[in-house]
Order: sequence, then C-alpha cells, then structure tokens
Amino acid sequence: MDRSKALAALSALAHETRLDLIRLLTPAGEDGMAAGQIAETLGLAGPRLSFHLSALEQAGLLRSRKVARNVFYSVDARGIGATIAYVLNHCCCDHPEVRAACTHRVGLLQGEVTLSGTENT
Amino acid sequence: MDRSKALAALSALAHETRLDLIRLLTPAGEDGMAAGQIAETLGLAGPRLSFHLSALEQAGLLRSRKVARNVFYSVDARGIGATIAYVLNHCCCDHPEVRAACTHRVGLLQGEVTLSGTENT
DNA sequence: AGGTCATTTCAAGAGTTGTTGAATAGTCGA
DNA sequence: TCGACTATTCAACAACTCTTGAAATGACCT
Repeated sequence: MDRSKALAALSALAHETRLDLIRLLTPAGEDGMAAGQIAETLGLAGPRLSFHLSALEQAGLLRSRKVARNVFYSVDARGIGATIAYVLNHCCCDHPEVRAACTHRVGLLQGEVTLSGTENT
Repeated sequence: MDRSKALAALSALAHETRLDLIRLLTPAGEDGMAAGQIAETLGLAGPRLSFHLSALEQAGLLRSRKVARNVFYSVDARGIGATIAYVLNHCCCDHPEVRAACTHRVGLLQGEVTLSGTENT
C-alpha cells in the first residue's frame, strides 16, 4: 500500500455514513449484503448510498459483485488491514507505545509489512 | 473513545500534510519539535502549518507545550492508538482476518478496549 | 415487447475544508 | 521601550465533498 492509497482509504473511512457501512457489512462477511437491503437497513436514499459505497470500493475497503439485478457489497478485510498497517508502519513505528501494541500481529495482515524492520516510503 | 472523536481523528489523519506532520513528529518523541522547525523542515507557510497542527491537536493526535517563544508539538500516542483501536473494535472486530491481526496487542493501548470481548457502541 | 425492480449516473446547490497574504499577539534581548 | 522573532488569527477565495431529485441503465418476468 502506497501513500496515496492509504490517504484515499483514510478519507473514505472518515465519514459517519461510511463507517456505518463498514460496521454493517463486517458481520455479513464475504457474502455481503445487497445494496437495497443496506439502503433499507440504514435508511439511506439510493443515490446517497451509491455514492458512499463507490467511495469505499474505490478506496479498496469494499468489494462488489453482481447477482441477478442485485449488487452485493462486502468488506475487503485486506484493504482495511493494509490501511491500519500503513498508519502503524509509516507514521508510528518508532513510537514505543504504539509500536508495542502492534508489533507482532500486524505483520500477518500482508506480506509487505515489516514492522520490525525499518521500511520508510 | 467515542464515535465522534474517532471520526474527528480519522478526518484529521486523512490529509497528506497532516500525515507528514505525524510522521515527522513521531521520531521526535515526547519532546516534539518547535513549530518553526517543523515549518522549515516541511517547507510550509506559517498559517498553513498552524491550521494543520491545530486540527491534529483538536483531534487528540498531537499535544503542544509552550517554551519561551516557541511552541513544541509532539504526537499523542494514546490518541493514535485509540483511533486505530476504534476502527478495529467498532468496525472490524468480527472479521476474522483483521481480528486475528490485532487481537492480543491492541488491548494494551488503552484500558477501555476489550478486543476479545463483544463491546459495541 | 412491455412492465417492473434494483441500482447507478447526472446536475444543481449547500456546506465544508484548505490556502494565501495581511494583521495580530506574545516573548525575548538590548 | 524598541525591534526582532515566533506563532496564531483573520478574511477572502478556490476547491472539494455531500445530498437531493430526476433521469438513465440493466436485468428479470410475463
């Protein structure tokens, strides 16, 4: 994950409605939910939902697949993981308190991450 | 950390200049850096720097202290940790892939977090 | 083909955010 | 107290983001 992708992902995350979407879709797992069902659950107008879903998808935080006339959206865990990892790696890796919190585990998210190393982009 | 604080922190993070600031200030630790030194290092105009520093401070990601005529800014690791923990806890805790990545360690960041539990706000 | 349903695209408008130069406030040293 | 220095506030403007209703697209059923 590079700088501009991370920035896009953070921007996407930084919105109430989109945080709601992530939260709603997470328990739905790989299957996800159809746009219409999401709209109903969250009480969102169609265009508004579309706008936010595509923002999240474009940022790599959601994935979509068409089934008949429905579009199912599901969270892309790698995208979210990579975003968190980016913040950890590129902004906070030298900070003992944050570093200690994540050193071992975050590395599992994606091969690219080498938290114990000194990567710096 | 509540929803609106997390949102504020994510918004604050979602900007290139502010990411630069966090990155620059992290290695400087608790002591931080004086505003003027930051401005020079990053090549930022005064008002612009002030604007972004106060955005980050307001979001709880930075702290400041006055020394003589300088103002020193340093990262607030708890704020950053709490933000990451919020995303993990409130949006992704049911997602095996992300959960596995952070389960043990993030809990150390702040007492409030109980990643292995089922907290949901 | 015609009707309906699910979703997206479009265009307009309101609101918010970021940048700039000029002005202001506070601190220090002579 | 005066001048220099550090940093912030202000006002204006440009740019971007979000929301809305109307229109368009694509897929299914009869």
